[in-house]
Amino acid sequence: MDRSGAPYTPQTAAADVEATLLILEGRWKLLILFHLFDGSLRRFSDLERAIPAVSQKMLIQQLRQLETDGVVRRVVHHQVPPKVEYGLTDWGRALCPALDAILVWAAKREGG
Amino acid sequence: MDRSGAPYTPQTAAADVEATLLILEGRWKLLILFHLFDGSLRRFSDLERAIPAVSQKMLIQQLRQLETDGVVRRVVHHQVPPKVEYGLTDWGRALCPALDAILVWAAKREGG
DNA sequence: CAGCATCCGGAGCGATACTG
DNA sequence: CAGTATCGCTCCGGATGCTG
Repeated sequence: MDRSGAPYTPQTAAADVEATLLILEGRWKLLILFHLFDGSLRRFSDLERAIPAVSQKMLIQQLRQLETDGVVRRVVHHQVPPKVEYGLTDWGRALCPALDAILVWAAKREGG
Repeated sequence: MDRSGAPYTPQTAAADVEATLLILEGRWKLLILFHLFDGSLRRFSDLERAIPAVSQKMLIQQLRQLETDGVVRRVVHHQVPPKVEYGLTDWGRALCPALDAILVWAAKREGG
């Protein structure tokens, strides 16, 4: 996103937010991010088990998009059987406060 | 969500998060919430203009769902021509820290 | 102005089978 | 284990027109 020296207006701000939301958008992305929240590396099959409702196809698709968008990194261990782990990038880790805030909000549902 | 005295386990936590994310899920919901972020009341046509890419149908649908889920409140002014305003509920306002955190994150994209 | 009803094309997604 | 490929259907969501 080349904003080189352009003035910061509510319009550009809105466009940025919109672009950013596109990254988070997707039926499973936030859920996936919550499982990587603690900074740990998780295997593909781990995530599959952690989110039973997601299909293999969707899981890999959403992971790929998150990877392309620079939120998630993919660590391939060249061995048999194959082992691939997923974790947050530095920028992805910067999302933690936001995820945490959502967590706090979720907790307020029952508590009132 | 009836969690009356049930033990708080990672599983129930995950379920809660999942349920909460369902509320935020939807192509336009977060965007709508950002426009109500400052606590102001916005008319239907205001939101339409603020989010040009959303169709009338989608806008009303997402607003209804947010209303049903208790995040947004609908204020009807009985007059002609009709006037309906939308704003955050108390619980919706509790989302602000999370929205703010996302805003901060979005700002980090260009800054590096 | 605010919102509902209807039509309809295409994206999204699950299920299944197959590969390295 | 970690994917890819293909099929088939659901339903999302845009366009249009109508109502109070």
